[in-house]
Amino acid sequence: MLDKSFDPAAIEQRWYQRWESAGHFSARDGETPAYCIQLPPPNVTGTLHMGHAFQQTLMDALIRYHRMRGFNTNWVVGTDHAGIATQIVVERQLEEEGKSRHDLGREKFIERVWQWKQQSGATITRQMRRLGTSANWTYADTEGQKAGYFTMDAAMSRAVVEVFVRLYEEGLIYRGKRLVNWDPVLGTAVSDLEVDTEEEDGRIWELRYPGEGFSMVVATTRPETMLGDVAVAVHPDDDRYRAVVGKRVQLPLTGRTIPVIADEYVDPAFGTGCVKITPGHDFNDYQVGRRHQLEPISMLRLDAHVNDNAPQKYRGLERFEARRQVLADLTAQGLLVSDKPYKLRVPRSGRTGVIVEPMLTDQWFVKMEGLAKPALDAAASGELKFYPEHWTTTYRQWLENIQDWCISRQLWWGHQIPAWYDDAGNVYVARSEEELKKKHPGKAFRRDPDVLDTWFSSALVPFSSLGWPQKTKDQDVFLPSSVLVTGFDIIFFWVARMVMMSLHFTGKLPFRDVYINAIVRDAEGEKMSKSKGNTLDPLDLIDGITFDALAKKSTVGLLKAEHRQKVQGYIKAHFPNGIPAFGTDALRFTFASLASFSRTLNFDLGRCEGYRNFCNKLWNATRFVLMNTEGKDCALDEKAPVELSTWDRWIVSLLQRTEAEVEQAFAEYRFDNAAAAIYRFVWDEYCDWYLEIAKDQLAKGSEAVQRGTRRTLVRVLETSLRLAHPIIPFITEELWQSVAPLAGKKGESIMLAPYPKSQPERIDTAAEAEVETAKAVVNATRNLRSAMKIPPKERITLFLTGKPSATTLAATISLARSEPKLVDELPDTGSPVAVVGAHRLMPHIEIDPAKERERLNKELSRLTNEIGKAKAQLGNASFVERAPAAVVEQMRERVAGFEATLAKVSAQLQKLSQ
RNA sequence: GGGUGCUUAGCUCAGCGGUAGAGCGCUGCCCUUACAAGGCAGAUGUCGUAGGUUCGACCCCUACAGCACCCACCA
Repeated sequence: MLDKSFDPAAIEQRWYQRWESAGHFSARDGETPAYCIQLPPPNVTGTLHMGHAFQQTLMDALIRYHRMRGFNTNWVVGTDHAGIATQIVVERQLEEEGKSRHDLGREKFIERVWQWKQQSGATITRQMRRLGTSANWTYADTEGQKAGYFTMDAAMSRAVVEVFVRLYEEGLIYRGKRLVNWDPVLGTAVSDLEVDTEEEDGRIWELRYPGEGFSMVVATTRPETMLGDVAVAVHPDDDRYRAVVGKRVQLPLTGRTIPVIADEYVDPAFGTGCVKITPGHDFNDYQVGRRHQLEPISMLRLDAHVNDNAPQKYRGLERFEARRQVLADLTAQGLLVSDKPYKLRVPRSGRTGVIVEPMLTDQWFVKMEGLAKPALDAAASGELKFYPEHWTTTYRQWLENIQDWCISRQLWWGHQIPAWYDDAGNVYVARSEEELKKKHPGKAFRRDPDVLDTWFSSALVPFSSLGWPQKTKDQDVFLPSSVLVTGFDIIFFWVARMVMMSLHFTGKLPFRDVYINAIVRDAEGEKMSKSKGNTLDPLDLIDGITFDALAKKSTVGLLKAEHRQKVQGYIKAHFPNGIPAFGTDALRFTFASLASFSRTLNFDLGRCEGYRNFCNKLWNATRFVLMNTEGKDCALDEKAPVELSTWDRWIVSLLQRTEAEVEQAFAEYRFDNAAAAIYRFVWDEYCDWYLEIAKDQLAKGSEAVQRGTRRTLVRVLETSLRLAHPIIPFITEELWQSVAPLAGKKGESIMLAPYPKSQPERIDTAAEAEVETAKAVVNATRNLRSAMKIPPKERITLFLTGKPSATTLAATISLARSEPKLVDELPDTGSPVAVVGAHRLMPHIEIDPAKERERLNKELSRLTNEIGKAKAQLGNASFVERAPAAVVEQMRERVAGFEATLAKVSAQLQKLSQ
């Protein structure tokens, strides 16, 4: 006997362990078609947030769905070493001990990071298991931790080196001194994508550079960089400055003179039309400098302090300190023309938030243009498909304007670049130092200290996880994978680069479909952020959390008192009683229900509660079915006589329709539609109607009818459980274990049972129509009862015209608590009347004629209104002429139906008035 | 500057060239042995604005407004 209400905590852990230890998550060799998903590998240092939970719910639903449909499913998972992010975490730990990574040295530091990785890496995979993810944990699991691959393990690293070497040999990787975005705090280059430019309030200054008999006024938001100026530029067509182009001006504070040059880049309408040119610290100026063969001057050290290229006075000053000094000195010399507030775009490092400095440094780059072309073609030809489709535009536009990718990072944690230098500074790229020494015996080499951008190894995951560069059978079977489920924020970082790398090295796409999932926001549509306190931990939704614990947890690590206060306020307002335990299934169903093609997903606790209730409904429906079928004859013996009522055939018919809806929804990645179809079928039809009528059939039916009812009860329920399993795996498994045997199904686990397939031949339109009428009569009766304030328990006599079917009668008796009396004409009393198709019904009850007239008049005016609208359309000659015949016919039937009802209603009204 | 998405019930969102929908919330009545995490009944909308196409527009087209996001080198 099941408990009265379902308790997720009691079942979830148990089932997950059984599934995993039984090996149900592994791929199955065989003839079946393959279905493969590559998990976006989470960072080792991270914890599961709502975005992960959402994504993984969708992936797991897809995997379970296809596994049940007989596909050879392989959900390849792993974790990412997340270079910068992880290094920062460990550096912060050291900081607390009063140390820096330099105190440890590179080797010891990396050891320390590995230690940290071992202990924290398991966190996210443990959380994933709580979500029920049926991932192939032991696949590509070189470390034996049942956590899939790790992007820095030996197998994955081999692929990274191989790709680097091959790209180098093909001339697609080069090293060079370029202006790159530099994070002065981390002391590393970062890629364009890792820089966020935000509009901020700043100032703009105008500086005067004196020349012989003239002077130039330039505008700048970064006056300190004037120490690195190499020219002043004007537009070639600007008449104001035509005469001075080619002359030189004094660069204040430096004792240098710089030329006035003409370049199209300058907008003569902006400011004075003169631009200072600082090729060492500005990307535009860098281009201008190249065009005019002007040598860039770096005036900052890598830590963003002024270097020795500047006058003595400024050396060693931090960049903003230098700014103040420069401005003060210019003011003193009368060369500061103006100083105004100004909105400017400030480039900040995505990791540290510090202002990024364009810095001239030696870096490694990948030439992207040639790689991008095939990636563009794949999307254009439709071989690679985005869902929702509009993301193709984003993908395409980025690839069309792609820049070379700076892949070197001046960090310690990551794949060290497989490049060496000899004493003369020549570069050698090789698979290993041994290989290099064999080729060049006796030579001494020094390895390049830089590591690769994390995304370099991520880009290879679709094939490196399958064993590349070795030839493996899995690459034939699982590449391309079926679908990538990921967020739009990494279309450039990851999706596009995987496509390019896969096509280049394997000739295959990494995946056929890309499903871009919505971004999870809070219920009001606000971005989730720690400082607002509106983040949710998926595990808190699953296990529940008290107000106190939540408040404490949300403020830990918040340094500012104002933030703490804000967070406390938010939690008090939104979670005054903490969060109840909804369980994994409810959370998953919520995610699925909210997964439409919209760009954001506003996570609403109310919805989650509603779907928890749905789980409870399913639980209790099963409880009811078991109570009525266990130990009883459910017609497992096919020879026993079985009689199926219209209601029985109807629910089976609807089940076929639901199965078809769900199949289509999965095919279109419309998880919301799949969830809604299941919800409606289980709750609105099976529970609200079929179970209720089944009670009647079990109480009053013949032996054959009872047997048919029990058979229908268990079979439809058993099928519904399988239908819902991909979304709510735990509760369906738990219930299925009891229900399946009654339905004659055997199997170790529901997750291995076949997925329900719609059988169109079992759609019974006649039964559906008959039940529609029965429902309408019941609804109308209930409506009258309620309007007339008849106590719910009171049985009433109900006069019915139009020879109702047995289906209708049974429903009226049991679901509307009525004793139908079949008549040709309703008796001549003042009782209220409702009209349903061919039937008129009238509860036998004394009423207030005035109130009843009011009710009938309301109905009359509604009908008149509808008839008016419909007739107006039919009166339109061009409608009748040009609209499809079926539509016109439908409209005529509509009018006829309304008019018949109207006639009956007004007759009744007339009677009342006598 | 270029691009994308959104605007439908109090809230969060589906939707479709032919009768405006769901969940939550709200109102009323019910603890009826599957389920009060429930049952039954009910109220609520100039479908952002203005044009156009069409027999017919919430839906298609154009413009505009508001909101959100992405990309981009204006000092």
